Amino acid sequence: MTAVLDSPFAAALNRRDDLSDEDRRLLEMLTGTVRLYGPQEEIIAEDSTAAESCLLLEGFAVRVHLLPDGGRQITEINVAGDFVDLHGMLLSKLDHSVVALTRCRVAFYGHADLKAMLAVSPHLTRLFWLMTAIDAAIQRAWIVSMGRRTSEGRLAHFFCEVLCRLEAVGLASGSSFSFPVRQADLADMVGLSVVHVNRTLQRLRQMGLIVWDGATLTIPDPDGLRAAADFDPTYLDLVKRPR
Amino acid sequence: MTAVLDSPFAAALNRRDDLSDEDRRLLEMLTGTVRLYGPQEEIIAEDSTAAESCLLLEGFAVRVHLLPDGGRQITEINVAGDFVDLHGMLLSKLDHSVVALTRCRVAFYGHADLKAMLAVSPHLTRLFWLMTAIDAAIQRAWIVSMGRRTSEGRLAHFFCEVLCRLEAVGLASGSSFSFPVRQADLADMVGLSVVHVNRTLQRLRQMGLIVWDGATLTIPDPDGLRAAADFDPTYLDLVKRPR
DNA sequence: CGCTCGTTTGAAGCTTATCAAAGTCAGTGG
DNA sequence: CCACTGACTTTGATAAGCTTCAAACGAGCG
Repeated sequence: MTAVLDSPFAAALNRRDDLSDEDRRLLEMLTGTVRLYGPQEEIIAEDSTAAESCLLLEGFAVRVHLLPDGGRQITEINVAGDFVDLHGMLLSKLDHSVVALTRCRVAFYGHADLKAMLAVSPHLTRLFWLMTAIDAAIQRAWIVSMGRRTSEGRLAHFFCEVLCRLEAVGLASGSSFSFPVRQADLADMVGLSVVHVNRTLQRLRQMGLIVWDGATLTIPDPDGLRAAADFDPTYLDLVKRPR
Repeated sequence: MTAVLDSPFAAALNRRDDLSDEDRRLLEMLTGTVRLYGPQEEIIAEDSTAAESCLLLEGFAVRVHLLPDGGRQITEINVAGDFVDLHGMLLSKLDHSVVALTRCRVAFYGHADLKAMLAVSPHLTRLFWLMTAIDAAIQRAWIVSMGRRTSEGRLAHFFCEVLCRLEAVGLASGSSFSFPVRQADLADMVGLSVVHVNRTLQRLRQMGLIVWDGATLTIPDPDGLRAAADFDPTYLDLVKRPR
């Protein structure tokens, strides 16, 4: 009923390595609970020590860090197929909250169940670990963007990343995908003010690099955008090989 | 001879969870090679697909990302006890290089050996995985700094982080530690220009928050610096408990 | 001593933030 | 059908923060 194997997460794993019959059997036995969330709804509270981790089945969610002055920084965006807080199984306490950016469908799995499953499968363990390592690589790419890229570069790189991650789980149609997100949220992802994001988006539109009405994002010329963004998808490790 | 068990890495593990006799036995059997590096020397090349991962025994090293315009962004600093590129065991290709910031002593371990060791110990696996999860948490903290903190805040937070990480492996004497690093390197870590870092450092000195001659960094008033930095060490997960 | 590397200082200019207001659009109720 | 509302985008003006270029300064070294 919760069907990890049918989820885009299984697609993400399978994109990087073949799953053995034993792997599939173990994943099939894992059962969880599905919940729904609306935009801006909190999925996981900061400082939580929950006994379960959640897998995003549909929608976009973000990791949010609040600052004392009321500021907000988003440290990662999660797309369908992301095991959002898998690291919550290892860490004592989460240093951030997770918030739904759009309507989200989310499956929860108990840490005890996950640990039991992984304890008998070094291979699945490496694959799950790999997914958290890719998350870290994504975060490094964000650091590079925030530290050394122009506002255009940051947004362009971000859009390339999202497109690429959606393609990896088969959720982009052509170079276009559903992206019903506020500019204020974008601003908190790239570390700029809303006003500046607005102006930068206008420039990207003018250059013909993106088409976005606030609901669907289309990238007319992916190569052009990649060039403008200095985007190299290597860090997403989209290579199928034994691990 | 390479003695993982005597390294600050073992201290880092032990800081988070007790090591069983079996854990210790396994770690003891792991053998590697030690190499030395001077400042600015490359420890791991970008795009490398090395068959070994390295553990920093002494010194500071950084992950570096080069940009087409000649820019440079550092995405993480490693202190003694960090298993610098443990994630290299999982990823196909590293998206960054690792460079010695100071004189460094480094131990290398084969991926095959590491995998073999971890395959028989779910507990050690979780601990190694945990260390990469903490790395990711550190990166998130950097994203927050770069996105939403002032130049003072960024540097102050950075110094708090380094102090805290060194304390965690018992390498800070009081609130002071050896830190022979160039301002240009600092600039590439916090995403500012050298000139601006210079002026910001002067302000931090003026405020009595740091004392730094380029070789040894002293923090006269750790609480004051933490307050200025909005620093909360929770993300470093310095809690000892069964994992 | 002269050279190199790194820090410090100065000035000009660009990028980005902030504050404030106007414009757009979907939904709601009269 | 039209005013009204609330959420979001767009525009404008101004100020602050940061970068860049250029030069001076200081310490370590052959």
